[in-house]
Amino acid sequence: MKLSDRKKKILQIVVDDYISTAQPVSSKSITDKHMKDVSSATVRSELAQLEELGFLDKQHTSSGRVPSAEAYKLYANELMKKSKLSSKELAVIKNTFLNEVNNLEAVVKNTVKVISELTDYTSLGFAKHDEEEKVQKVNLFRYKENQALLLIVTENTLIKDKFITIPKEMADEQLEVANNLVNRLFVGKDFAEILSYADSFLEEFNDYRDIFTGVIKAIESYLNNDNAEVVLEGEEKILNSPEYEDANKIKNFLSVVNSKDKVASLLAENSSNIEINIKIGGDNEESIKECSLVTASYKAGGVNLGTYGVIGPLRMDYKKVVSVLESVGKVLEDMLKDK
Amino acid sequence: MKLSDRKKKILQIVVDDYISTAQPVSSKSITDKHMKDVSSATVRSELAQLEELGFLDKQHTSSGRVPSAEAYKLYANELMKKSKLSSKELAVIKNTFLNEVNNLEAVVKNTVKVISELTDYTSLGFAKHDEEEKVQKVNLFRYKENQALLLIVTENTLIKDKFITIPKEMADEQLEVANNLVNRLFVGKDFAEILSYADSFLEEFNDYRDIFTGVIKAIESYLNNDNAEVVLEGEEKILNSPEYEDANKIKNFLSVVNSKDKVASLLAENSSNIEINIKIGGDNEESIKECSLVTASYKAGGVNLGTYGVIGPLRMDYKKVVSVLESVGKVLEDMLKDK
DNA sequence: TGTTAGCAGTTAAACGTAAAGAGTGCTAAC
DNA sequence: GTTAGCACTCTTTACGTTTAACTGCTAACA
Repeated sequence: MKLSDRKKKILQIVVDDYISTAQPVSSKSITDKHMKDVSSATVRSELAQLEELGFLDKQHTSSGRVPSAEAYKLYANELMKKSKLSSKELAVIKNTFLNEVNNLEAVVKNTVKVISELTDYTSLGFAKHDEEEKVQKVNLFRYKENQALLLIVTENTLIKDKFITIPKEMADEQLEVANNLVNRLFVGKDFAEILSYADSFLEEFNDYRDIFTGVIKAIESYLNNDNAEVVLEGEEKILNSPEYEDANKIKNFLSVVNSKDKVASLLAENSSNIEINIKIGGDNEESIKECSLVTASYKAGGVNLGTYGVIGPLRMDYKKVVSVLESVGKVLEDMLKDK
Repeated sequence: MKLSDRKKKILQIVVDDYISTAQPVSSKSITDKHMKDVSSATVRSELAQLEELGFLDKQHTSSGRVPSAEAYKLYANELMKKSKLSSKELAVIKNTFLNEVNNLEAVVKNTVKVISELTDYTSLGFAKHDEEEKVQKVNLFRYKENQALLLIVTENTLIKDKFITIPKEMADEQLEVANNLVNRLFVGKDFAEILSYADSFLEEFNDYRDIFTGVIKAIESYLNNDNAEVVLEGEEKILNSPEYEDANKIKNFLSVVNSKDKVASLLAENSSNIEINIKIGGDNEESIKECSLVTASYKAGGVNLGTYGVIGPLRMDYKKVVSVLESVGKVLEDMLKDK
């Protein structure tokens, strides 16, 4: 069933009002503040129908209305009017990225920070590792008797956290030979290609089996986001929402948000080409069924800058959050274009 | 004034009881459960004196007694009877360190994790960077046109997160010459020595000024713990304490605990040779005046393994926490002795 | 002199009741 | 289709009462 314009307007008013006050919205407050042309009785009957349709709930027979998850969805997709950020807020974003746009880790951290600052919600971010990066250089560097540090340089990334196990008896010269071999084979290929050839490398260069296995495992673990830099900011801000007064709810929220794996999978799941991704309540997986998650994936100059999001109560200020995420994306793009 | 044995016993009972129940302790419950030989009236007069002495408080005229910060201090230093961990708990600790005792980062993470698991409090840890480590190898590795990745190997650590800026026009060969020079000068010296010679290096090898400056800055920043791995586990566990029901208190706690700098300074401040360090309430700095912090610094085989701690309410189970911290220290020491 | 029984006094917590206030839904009239 | 008006529901607040858990004090006792 299609909603009449008036129903849409009323629904929008209810959601807006509830988002800003956290109080059930009454028919009288609607007519007083936003619809002086009709009486509260009229609005009342509209509200009853909207409730019938599943967009509104009541807490008890004589209470005002509260939006349902469905209402938030409609609101976020259709009803809300995006607001523009103030020039002050835009300046905050720009200042955030004045330095260090070359360092992806720093970009992730700063992005998450500024999003949390401007929205006043808990924010998350991580840079998903991309299998299309072409290898520019590989360096194996003896660290301990039977351990080497592996460095892989691509255009946008430096993998520098992987250790691989090598045979004790392998001489430094041999390691260098292996290193040269790996370079000869890997440089110019992207990670996906390398993995697809993995088996044939292992077969052909059986002498350096340990090395190849090590490097390939390292790439796999990298692509698997095993040590992906997951960044979190303002987890305590969930306490600004009156709906989070229950210790168990807070604990659950903090547990989820502090689990690196969980956050990484939440963000990875929502990293798409669609600009802004809004998941409300039950759209999310079990552990954050009572939350909304708004995410955006940023790219600039072909470089994947990562996926970022805001997590908070259903009663989230979607307008604000979407505006902030959009603006941050634009600023980032502009910054990196100039480079 | 010295406390009589009976006063000490009563104080100990009050603290023990309050720690386990979070309820004010009455004279009757003391005689019923722990002192059947005297009447509640007797205990009552003792309690009144302990209150007079500043060890106990009342919430209102007719309420039971609650320990003051002073009482906790006396309790932790003198009165409490340390408990032994169960063999199950010891096994948990041992299992934690079965693998990866070679990797300091992993040790820090696992240590913090097991402490939080066994105590059920929020736990913190970090490995303070030590200026007495002798350099074994330095590697400069060209990363970008004007950037090199610096690797410094010492016996116990690998510094691998420092980038230094180099002149664009510097050829790879020159970088290698510089690298060899740095090795010749630095290998075998510890960080403190290197820093003390810094000025003379800069003067003598003016051609490689950029490189020397970069390396020295990197060492300074390393010793300064700029990027020290601060690890946190179970921040949500503070919510298990009924005294943390107020949203503002929780927010404040989370803000402190999630600030890397703050945690690092708290732990650095408490890293001493004393085995276990207990700071209660007002002993701590302003922002955690309402918390207690119990820390321990671990060493094994001459290697500094870092400082670890538990942060929680004044009404903390000091017995348990101290036992866990001690046991973890012992297990770590044993593990690393065998290596 | 230390200990104790007993009792008066205090307070929080629990309970019931009443009244006020904010809503809704329904109906009859426009 | 809209509205005024009213009955009804439910929450919130307030208030008085009771109960139970304590303490502090006092007078008697060993």
